[in-house]
Amino acid sequence: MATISDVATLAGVSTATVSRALNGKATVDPELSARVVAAAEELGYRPNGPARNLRKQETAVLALIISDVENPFFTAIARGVEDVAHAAGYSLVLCNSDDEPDKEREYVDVALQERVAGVLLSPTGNTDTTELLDRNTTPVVAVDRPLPERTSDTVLLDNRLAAEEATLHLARRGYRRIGCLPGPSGILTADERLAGYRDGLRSAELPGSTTLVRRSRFKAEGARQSARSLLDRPDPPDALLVANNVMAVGVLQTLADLGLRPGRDIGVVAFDDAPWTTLLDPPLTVVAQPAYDMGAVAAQLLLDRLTAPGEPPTTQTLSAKLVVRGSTTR
Amino acid sequence: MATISDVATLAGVSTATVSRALNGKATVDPELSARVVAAAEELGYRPNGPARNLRKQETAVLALIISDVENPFFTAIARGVEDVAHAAGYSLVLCNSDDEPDKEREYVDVALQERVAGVLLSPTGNTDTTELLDRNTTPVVAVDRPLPERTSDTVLLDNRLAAEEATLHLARRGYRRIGCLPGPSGILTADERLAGYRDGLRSAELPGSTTLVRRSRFKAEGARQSARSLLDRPDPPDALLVANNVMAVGVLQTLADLGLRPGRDIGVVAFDDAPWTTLLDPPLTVVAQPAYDMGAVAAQLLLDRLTAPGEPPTTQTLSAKLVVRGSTTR
DNA sequence: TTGTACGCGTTATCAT
DNA sequence: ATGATAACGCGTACAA
Repeated sequence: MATISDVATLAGVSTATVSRALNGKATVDPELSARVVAAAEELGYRPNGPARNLRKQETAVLALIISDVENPFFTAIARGVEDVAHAAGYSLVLCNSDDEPDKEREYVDVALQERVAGVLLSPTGNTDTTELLDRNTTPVVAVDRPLPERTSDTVLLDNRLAAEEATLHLARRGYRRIGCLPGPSGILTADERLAGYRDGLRSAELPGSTTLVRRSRFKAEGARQSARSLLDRPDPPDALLVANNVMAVGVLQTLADLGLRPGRDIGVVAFDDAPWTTLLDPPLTVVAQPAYDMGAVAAQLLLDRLTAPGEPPTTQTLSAKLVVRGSTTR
Repeated sequence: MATISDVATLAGVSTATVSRALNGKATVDPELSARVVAAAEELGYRPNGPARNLRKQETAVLALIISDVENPFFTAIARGVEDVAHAAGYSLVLCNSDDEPDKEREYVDVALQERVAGVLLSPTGNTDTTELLDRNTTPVVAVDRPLPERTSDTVLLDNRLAAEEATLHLARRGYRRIGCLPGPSGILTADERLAGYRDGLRSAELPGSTTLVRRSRFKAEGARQSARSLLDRPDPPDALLVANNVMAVGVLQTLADLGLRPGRDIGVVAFDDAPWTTLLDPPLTVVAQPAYDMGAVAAQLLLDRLTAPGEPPTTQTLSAKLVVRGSTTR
């Protein structure tokens, strides 16, 4: 592949002039500049990124490490991040940690080694990752969940309040035995949603009971098992609060298998307003998270940090919106 | 951030020894090696990627440029690619071209500049991209669609056959006026699906008619408009073949708006077996693409190319599977 | 086995 | 305005 000195030779100038011409630096003689551009074009010259990054000690690349590329919530975040990053001249690379602490650590490691300008992360809770980040000065923004044992710029959702609202909504609709599938313990969004669920039960003066809670991974399969185990009880729940849209798929499949119709037979609220939720009969009541905005805000926070490294970290908490549909109407 | 010479100084050895010890090269005195490792750990040393890549003239990073991160089909491809890449010691970075030729070109440019080991791409059809790739030796694998005007390793699906089968299925189920929403013209998958649809009509001895075809982007909104425009006709179709799952959402919403029940009132087949398609009532008949496998095969093709650069490019064509469900049962 | 020294391709500094 | 050259951090050929 052609290098800068190939271009220089062809254009009959020095490498310094090529660099200046191609980067629009200083004042370069228009004629020379034209020669350089022509030569670069002819050779298909493309600056060597590693060399440039090495020399400049910086890159225009941001890394976003999300826990599930197949979850529309996270891909919507990615869109938000990308739009903002792109507008500011940064490229975004996406990595999928699959909610596995090891993979997360690995990708953070790669990002750090490649000296990306900044990292956006929806942490699994791996303290190794935190430690890794602590030892470096690369700016980090946590999205959706905070970093464990570390302050950083953070974009969160008020999960607790959202879960409480959803639970209260179910109670107001007359459901009395409300179950909850909050997701895995140890992940803050899951724990918060569980706490909010309990708040809601308390406010509604409904009896809380751990027998109505089943924890699992944020996957369809886990949710299927949890739902099945709840509904097979002698005293099954008459409503379910489900922690995300991937789990919702599992739950709804289980309900269908059991011949239970959402709304009439069992109230259902799930987090995330996926496009398909309106297609169901009845359509699904959801807690809509402003995923795109969360991504956009996170990216902006990171960009701000890059230009003003001194400032103290901030946490922005966005609000969800309950979208009431048929699955909570008897 | 600590450099290799910082480590060398702390361990009381030369940088060469540090390099050798950390990379497990040659034979290094165990005691020295231990000192090096300890020093590296103490300093939180992390090799400088750009410097290493510059020196080695290679990276262990693959780039996957897909046209829609919010489409489960492409994210499933990404999973397939990632699993294979990861197992071979490569990291994967994901870029979202949003089916915009300019963005695609830009990301290819970035990937080339960063000297990634290889590129996987679901091309928009941008010939600028092809030209860019042609001028470089970086291995490329096209996924889902071929590169325009260029041979390369390619992983395709037999879209034409799949569309024909789907159309024939509709015909056998008694639908007579079958419409088609194949996606944008100029994108091969769309054109092939349209061709297969016409094949199917011919085989079934049904009259083909361009008035039953509406082209749009691979988006829900485009599909909504297309569906509406078809169904508002005095002689509307009694069945629809829809080119992907994102468009299917738009179509199904439109049917619901019009009070049309899939299966009974109008047959519906869509490409892509998204998780939610079984939740509908009636569940959706789909053309299931082996997306994960397509990604895995593509990654393997790329890895093979990296180890054996000389070989002629190959094209692998996988087959789709028609999954019959209620939306094609009257 | 270990250390010295060079070069990867680029940008920035310093003369000219 | 332009050119020569040093330096970024690393790996490796060569010398010891």
